[in-house]
Amino acid sequence: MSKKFYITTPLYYVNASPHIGHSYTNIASDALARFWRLNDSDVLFVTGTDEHGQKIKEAAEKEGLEPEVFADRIVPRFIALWERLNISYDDFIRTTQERHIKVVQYVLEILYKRGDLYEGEYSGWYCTPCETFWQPSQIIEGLCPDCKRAVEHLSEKNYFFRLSKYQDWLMKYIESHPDFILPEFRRNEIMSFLKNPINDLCISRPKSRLTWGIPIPFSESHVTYVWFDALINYISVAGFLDDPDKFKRYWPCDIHIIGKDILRQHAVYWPIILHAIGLEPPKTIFAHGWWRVGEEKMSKSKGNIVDPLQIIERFGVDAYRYFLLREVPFGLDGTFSGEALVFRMNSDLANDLGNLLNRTLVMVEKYFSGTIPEIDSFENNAIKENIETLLQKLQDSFRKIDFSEVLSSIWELINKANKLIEESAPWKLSKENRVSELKGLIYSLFEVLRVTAISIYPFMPKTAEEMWEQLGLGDIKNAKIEDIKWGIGRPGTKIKRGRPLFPRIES
RNA sequence: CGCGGGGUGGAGCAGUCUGGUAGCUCGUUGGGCUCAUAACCCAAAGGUCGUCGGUUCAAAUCCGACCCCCGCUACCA
Repeated sequence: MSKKFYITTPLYYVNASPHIGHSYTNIASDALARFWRLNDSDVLFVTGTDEHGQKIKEAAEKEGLEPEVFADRIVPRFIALWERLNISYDDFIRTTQERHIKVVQYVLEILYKRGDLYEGEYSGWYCTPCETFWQPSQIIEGLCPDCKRAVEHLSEKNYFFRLSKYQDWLMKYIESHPDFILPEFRRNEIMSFLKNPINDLCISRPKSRLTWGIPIPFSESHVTYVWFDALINYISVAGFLDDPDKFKRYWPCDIHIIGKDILRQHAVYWPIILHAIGLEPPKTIFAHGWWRVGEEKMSKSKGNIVDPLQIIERFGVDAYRYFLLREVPFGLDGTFSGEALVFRMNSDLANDLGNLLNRTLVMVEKYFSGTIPEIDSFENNAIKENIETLLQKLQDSFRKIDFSEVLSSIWELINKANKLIEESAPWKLSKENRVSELKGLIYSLFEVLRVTAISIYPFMPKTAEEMWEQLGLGDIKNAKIEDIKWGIGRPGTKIKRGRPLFPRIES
């Protein structure tokens, strides 16, 4: 079989329902996964949930539930959203699954035996009611910044992972692997963080404070710190212990797609853990930006959380997927608003793309009774050239993980086609009975729409399918990336015009 | 305080490394067309490129100072 491509999303913490940010990460990952499948790669695309730790315990207690039961209630909401959004994941991992727990414990034992874990004292300012440690700088006059009660200086025995031992190795690794952390400015941030000595990572929590976690195999009285637990999912789901052949095939991971808020865990802790147990780091960690709502950061206290389900209900799945990946260069922050979405939907999807399909199919019916004509001369060379260079452009942009650039290239072609209709004036050609020119135009438009359907498939799978059907091409599953090329479309194809792809939304 | 990114027509951005007519998308205004989801196409108006100073025949682009915005700064997923 062909080349493999292993892609992951973060494991989402199940202390609350999914929001626009979660959906963004998974939609982006899905577009990449679909693109590489189209390229005939053997793709492993994984998402899942992170279910241990303090916050989950608290959230469960609020509802009067055991953490397990609480997680079992939240997880289906994530799964339902992924189904709704057409996220084509191959596996879904939960950190409470046996296949994961045993890997975490195995890794802990290796590190312990190697001497990379040691017992130490963790001390700091602790607020008992909030069950939280605070930094000295966060404390306001000896009071907890959260509940305003007195904090106490606490010292407890914990296990630490010798991060510091591997700091030099990591810096050299990052320096010699320019694509390891993307975008580049995030890489610089991590490098500047690493210029100072880093502390060892506390990877345990005493059971006296927290029992909802993976037990540490060599200590009766500790569970594993959630981040240490969660990161390891990326190898457990790839079969690290269960299926060595599978693991050998897919590791190292090709790309971890994450939000900028969890960059350090992925770009510092994770590669060091892997290196310490003798595994290669992932090839790329890509940290994307955040969506603001209006001028504000999305937050529960402001009550401006955007629920993806509501948006989809109103505008459709594909318009939502398109908007998120088109509106903002991947990596930067963006602003979400219903108005901006409607705007993009009307102009790009309804006016440019949907209308191009519709007007073309109407012409095929009107001038050639629904059958794509034979072409007898290649007069529309401009379009032909555009189609010939498209595939290369798409591949280059996808390799850079630049979704908005991919979409720009596709829309360049769509706009060219709309222009071509205007210049050729088919209504005139028809009246003057210039059949040869008319055939050339219609065939060219057919080719544009055919390659467009394949190209937008990673972003808008349902729309691509529907276009494909309306073009009379059957099942888009049979399409290949190499079909993004002039001349593959067969004259004689019977088109099946259907409803417009995207209705205009009038405000 | 430190390190990093940024301030370009109404909005959002490119251009700055490799000085030399300031470009793109949207919006606005005018026109064209009728195959189409009042969609599509063409044209025009609109910017002293954060401020001050310097280098140069020439600076958005190089140098210096300053103002403003944003990000990072360790056990919270």
